[in-house]
Amino acid sequence: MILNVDLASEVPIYQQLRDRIVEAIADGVLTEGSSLPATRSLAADFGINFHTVNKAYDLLRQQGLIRLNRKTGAVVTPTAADPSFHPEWTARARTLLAEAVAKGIPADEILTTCRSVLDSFGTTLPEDTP
Amino acid sequence: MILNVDLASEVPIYQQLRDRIVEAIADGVLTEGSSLPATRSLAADFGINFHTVNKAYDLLRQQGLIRLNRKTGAVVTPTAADPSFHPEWTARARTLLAEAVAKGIPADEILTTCRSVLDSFGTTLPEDTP
DNA sequence: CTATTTGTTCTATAACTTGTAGAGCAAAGG
DNA sequence: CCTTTGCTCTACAAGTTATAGAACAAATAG
Repeated sequence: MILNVDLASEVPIYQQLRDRIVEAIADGVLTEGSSLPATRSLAADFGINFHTVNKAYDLLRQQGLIRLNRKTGAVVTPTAADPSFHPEWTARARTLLAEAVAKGIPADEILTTCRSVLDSFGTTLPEDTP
Repeated sequence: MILNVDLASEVPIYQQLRDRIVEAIADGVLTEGSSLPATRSLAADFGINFHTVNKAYDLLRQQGLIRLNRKTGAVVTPTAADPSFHPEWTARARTLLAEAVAKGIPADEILTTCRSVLDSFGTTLPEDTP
């Protein structure tokens, strides 16, 4: 699994890690039961501190996307219904969509972009999970 | 204009202000030429520091959504084409959409939500601009 | 012209966040 | 038993957030 993280970005590293892993799950690169690298080894790969990876994994756990076990490591969980997710997500989507509208992008073009992004998910074959 | 800002939120106040103003522009509550409140008076309304409002206005100016003039104050600018906006926005949309997909929301439901949010914009009549 | 309103810029400070660092504990598995 | 792994603790430097006050600069209103 290749995670595209920019150490020089203004976006916090732990946030980028979280985002890339969420996208990998949406993409189908990571599926239910897939193991994520151990915090220390992923940290070593990027040349960052393992506490930073820990923080990203902790966010994903809080969001219910992965489960963390000692020895077994981080594992992608089956998707569970979460009633509080939809309204909270919609509020964030509203802000993002408003930004595009305010910049003068036509609503149908915005929707088309969303559709093509959604279509791009799941087209990637899952990697072998060791 | 009523801006819903939560001082106790973990989201920075200047960010919330920016978000609410962007949404007001998308909504049509603020249109080209609309004046925003003066930094000091808006700060007084919320009981916050005027530097915080200043930061929000500065973000909006950087994004090309408002123009700041001495004496005249902050004014909503006509929307101008911005070639760097679309790809940058799409990247952020990708992360947000991935989150919904990873949480198991079906793609068509996500699109429907986006469509209804977009439809909700522009249905509000512009306020009088004094 | 003068006075006022408004954005702009400067310094300063306290609290919180980010990322690094190291030590050590705790449990699951081979 | 022992290794691997998550987890927790303390600590530190650098940056961000929000507050605070002072003063400058330009444009408008009277």
